[in-house]
This record gives sequence, C-alpha cells and structure tokens, in this order.
Amino acid sequence: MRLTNYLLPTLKESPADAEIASHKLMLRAGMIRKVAAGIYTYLPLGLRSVRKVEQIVREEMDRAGALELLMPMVVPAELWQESERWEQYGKELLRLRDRKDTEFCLSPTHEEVITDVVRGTVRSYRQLPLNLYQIQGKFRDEIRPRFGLMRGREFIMKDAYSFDLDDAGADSSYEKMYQAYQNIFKRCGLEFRAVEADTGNIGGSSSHEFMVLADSGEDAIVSCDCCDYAANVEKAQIRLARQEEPQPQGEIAQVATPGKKTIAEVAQFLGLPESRLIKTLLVRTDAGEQLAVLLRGDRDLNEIKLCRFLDCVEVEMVDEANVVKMTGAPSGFAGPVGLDCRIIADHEVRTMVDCVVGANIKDSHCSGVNPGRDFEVEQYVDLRQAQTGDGCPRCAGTLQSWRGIEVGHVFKLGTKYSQALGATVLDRNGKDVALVMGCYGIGIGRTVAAAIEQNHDDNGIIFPMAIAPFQVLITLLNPKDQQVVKAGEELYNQLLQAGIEVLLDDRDERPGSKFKDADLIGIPIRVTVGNKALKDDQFEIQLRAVGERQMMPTDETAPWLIAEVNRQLVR
RNA sequence: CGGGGUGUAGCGCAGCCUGGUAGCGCACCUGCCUUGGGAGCAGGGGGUCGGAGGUUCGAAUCCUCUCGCCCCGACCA
Repeated sequence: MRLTNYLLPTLKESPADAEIASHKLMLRAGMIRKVAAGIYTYLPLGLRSVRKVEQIVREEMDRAGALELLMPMVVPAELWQESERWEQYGKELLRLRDRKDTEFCLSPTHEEVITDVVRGTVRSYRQLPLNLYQIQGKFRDEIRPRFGLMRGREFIMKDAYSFDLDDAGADSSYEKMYQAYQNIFKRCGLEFRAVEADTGNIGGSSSHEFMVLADSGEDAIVSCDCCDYAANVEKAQIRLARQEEPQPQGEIAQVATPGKKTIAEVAQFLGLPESRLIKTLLVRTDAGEQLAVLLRGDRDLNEIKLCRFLDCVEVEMVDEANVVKMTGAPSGFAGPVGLDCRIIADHEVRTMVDCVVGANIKDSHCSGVNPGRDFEVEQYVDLRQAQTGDGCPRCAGTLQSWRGIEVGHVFKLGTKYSQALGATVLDRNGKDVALVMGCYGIGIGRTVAAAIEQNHDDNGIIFPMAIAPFQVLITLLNPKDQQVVKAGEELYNQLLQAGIEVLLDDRDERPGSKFKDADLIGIPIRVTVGNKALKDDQFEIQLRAVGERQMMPTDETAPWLIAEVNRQLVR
C-alpha cells in the first residue's frame, strides 16, 4: 500500500478525552475515531489490526474443531424472555421496538440465539460434540464506557458455545478452548495469564479469564511465584497462616479517640500498626439481614467472597441511621464487643491478640480486646482480598498481585440455557437429555488495545508482528529523487510478491514528519531509502522495538526482511 | 444513578469573572523556499461559541432549562 493512496490521519496531540496509552495512541495513529461515547469507527489502519486478531482467533478456533457461523445482532425479546434474562439483564441490554411495536434487543451475548439454533437442528447425541462460534459486533449499554476500545459499548467479540451430552464431554470441550486461547494470545505476542475467575451469579463450575498484564488493567489478579496458581482477586484464595493459640495478655479498656473514625486515624492516634486493629464492617444483605464482618485493620474485604458465603447477590454498607441503631454510636466507632447481631470474621482475626476495636460509644475505642474471650464470632471464613505477599493456597509459595486486562473468558455454563429453552438430544438409550453447554468469549478490539497497552513507548506503538497493520514500512526520504523512488519501489514490489504486508511512505513530506509517523504507527520493521546510503547501494533497516539502525546492501534486503518477518511471526 | 468538570474551526486551547460584532497554536489550501527526526516566509479558507428560552440597546460572556462528553464513585466504621 502506498501512503499517498491511504487514509492515515495522524495527530500530533492526543484528544483531551483519552486517558490511557492505548486509547491516545490509537486515536493519534489514525486507527480509530470516536462516533459517540463508547462507539468507534475503525479506520483502515485500525481495522487491519483488528482483522489480524480475528484471523488468528479464527485459525485457532477452527483448529480446535469449532465451526464459524453468524448470528443476528437484533434479537426478538421473546427469546430473552424464554431464558428470563429479559427481566434479569438490566439496563445494559439495549431494547428497541420495530414498526409493528414488537420488542427486540441488541444482543450483548448469544446464549439464547445459539441455543435456539441448536434445539432446532440437533436431535441426536451422534451430532455431538458441537462448538459454534462467531466474530461479531456486540452492544452493551455500559454505565461507563471508557478507555477507547477497552470498554466500549459497541465492540467486536468472538463468542463460542459448546454443546455436549454430559459433563465429561463439556470438560473436554472446555479444555480444548482453554488450550486454543493459550495459542491465540501467545500468537498475538502478548504477555498474559490464565486466571481462575469468579463465576458470578450465573453459578456453575469453572471459569478462567485470560488476562493481559498491564498496569492500566481494570482487574486485579494474583499469581503464585512457585506454582501455576493464578486467580482474579475476586476469587483468589489465601493459604491460612499457621495458627498458634492466641495468648491474651491485656485487659479490655476503653480509650478516648475523639473524632478518630478511620482505621488509619485510630492507628496513628494510638501509635499502633493498623494490623493491631480489628475492622468492624456493618453490612446489610439483599435479604435485609444486618450483620457485622470483622477483618484485620490493614485488610480489605472481598465482597464477592462475603456474598458467596452469605448466599446473596450483593451486600451494602448499612447507612448511618442504622449504624446508630445497631451500635448506639455514630459510624466510626463500631466494634464487636457487646454487639447484638450476627458476627462473622476473616480467619486471620482468630489469631489476633490484644487488639483495638470500636467501643460502640462516640469518640471511643477499646484496647486489649481478644476474640473468643471478649466477644463471640459465629464463624471464621476466608473474607479478605488477596494481596502481594499472601500465601498461595496450593503450595508454599507467595502470591504476587498484578493488574490485568481481561481479553478472554472461558466458562462452563451447564444446562441453564438448554433447560430453559428446551435444547435436548436423545442419548444412546433414547432418553431426552439437556445439553451441557460452555461459552467462550474473546474481546477482539480489546485485545488490540491491550497489545498496545503492553507494547508502546513515548514515541508511539510498537506492534507485535502478528497483529501489526503492516509488517514492513518503506520510507522514501526523497520522493522526488528518481534513484530513491526506483530503488524503493523495487524493494516494495519484491516484498509484495513475497506476500509481505508492506506500506510505502511515498509522501512528499519532510523526513522528520515521516519518522514521527513511523514511530507512532509502530510498524515492526522500517526500511529507510535515502540518496546518500543509496550511493553505497545500501538501505537502512530499523526495528521499531529495538531502535538501532543498521545498513544493509540493497540486494540482500528483501530476503533478509522476508526472513525477519517470518522469524518474528513464529516467536 | 450520585458527585465533580467540560462544551468556542478537524485537533489542542485562550476569551467568560468585569457583556460591546470571536482569537492563538497545530492541521488544511496557494506560492516561494527547504529535505535524515513533526522547518521557514507570505497569502488564504474554515465558527448558528452544544441547544432552547430569558435578562439587556447589545450575550461566547449573566440567569433558567436541556443535551453531549470526560473524570471519580462498595473503600469501610
């Protein structure tokens, strides 16, 4: 492709509403343009990267035995009513009516549609296993779209759905997808982790998220430094520290802590580490129960673990009026001693000795407090958020925490949708059996964004070869110099014939602008054709990731480039 | 949804407080000049100042409403 025939609207400055590197760079490099909040046009350069990821996904899905199909984006309400998600899904589901006033939605995911297809086409266990996928635009009316393609409302997703006769078959389908995902993200040149994930309120068994490691990631994950345990912090378990029988020393005593309401304030005021305090959280479940949750002062509550333990969908902090009602004091001074409600605590609290808790009296805390002696805990549970330094639940190793961008998710669905929609087959015995399903998603645009997040510098993007919009960029320094044009075009044609994706910068611009654009758009290999080097029959080669320039005889350049492109693809 | 902010040329911004016929940089067009890291000079095009209503002789500026966009939001006793 010649740049003079291309649309490459690069920007010197980043638009004010872009926050993170990938968003800024994709806008500046002319890959995307915003149309509305969370809705983007993919410009030619951006689309090429998107297509690269799609193609890798397609190849690996096909290799894993999945079949591509394409479902509609506009889906009748009645399908969603059958699964009862029409009511459950909430505002993320964009609903609309046609001219006959029939209700539809823009489908944010396709369990209903695919299940409908399968129930109408698959009758026998002999047709299983089946794994169907599509690569399609999805719409979710996110509360807060942000970070460009990272969290858009409209986005491109690969979603796959597997159907098996039984759990063993479903496990095998899941394993295949897990492996395919490993291949896909490896081929994309990403540094990632597959982590155990919370299954959310869909319930069901296992689930893994594929996380690209990046500081700007919206998810927190932990991984073990010894074994391969890795999990989303929402899910991460923590090895129990060895417990010695606590030996209470002190006597309980009320201390004045005027106006000191937070853990940090109280700890500082009393000159104690936060770990000597017990944090007393008063929460209310969605069923209306109010209870106290205790944690070591320097720990954070993992609300998902709490919900799972309490068997509820969400909990909220009790409001000020009810804090007063429960404790007799304003918020900031709640403690477990003498508290008249159910009390549960994180395991760690059991080992704490002579600690400080709220006194349930305004401007007062109690010191010398000991669990078991001074108050009763109904149950000790794993409730805290895992963090760096915590023990691995699988081995003697230590957990390390990271930020991650969720680019893929594999999930065992069970029979939720097949039962709701009546997707059954006859088994060997001629008996009707509900299909066991799995679903598997990959955010295509997000994968491109994550790759940029992970591969950029101050000057711009540094694309991994596999998803670069072009593999080689040839910059003609003096496009009016016939020698330069001739040599450059010859190389260009050689590369094209070899199937290399090459972009020829034949614009009549100053060298500086061309180099800046080249760095910005991040094509992995750059060849500079200038009249000086050409006098010695040489081109200049520069790898975007490395930066150093090297001279190369013109007749050796094409073969070298072809080899280098392939070398970087295999990696 | 709550809190905060913002909306002026394609992009980045000033002007608003203190009302008086809209400006800067980049980009774009023409010409000259220049050509190894976003050159220079000269000329030029482009704006219903997000929208509606109001106050006023006069509104980008003040008031009311409205829409868009951005940021933060269980953080904890």
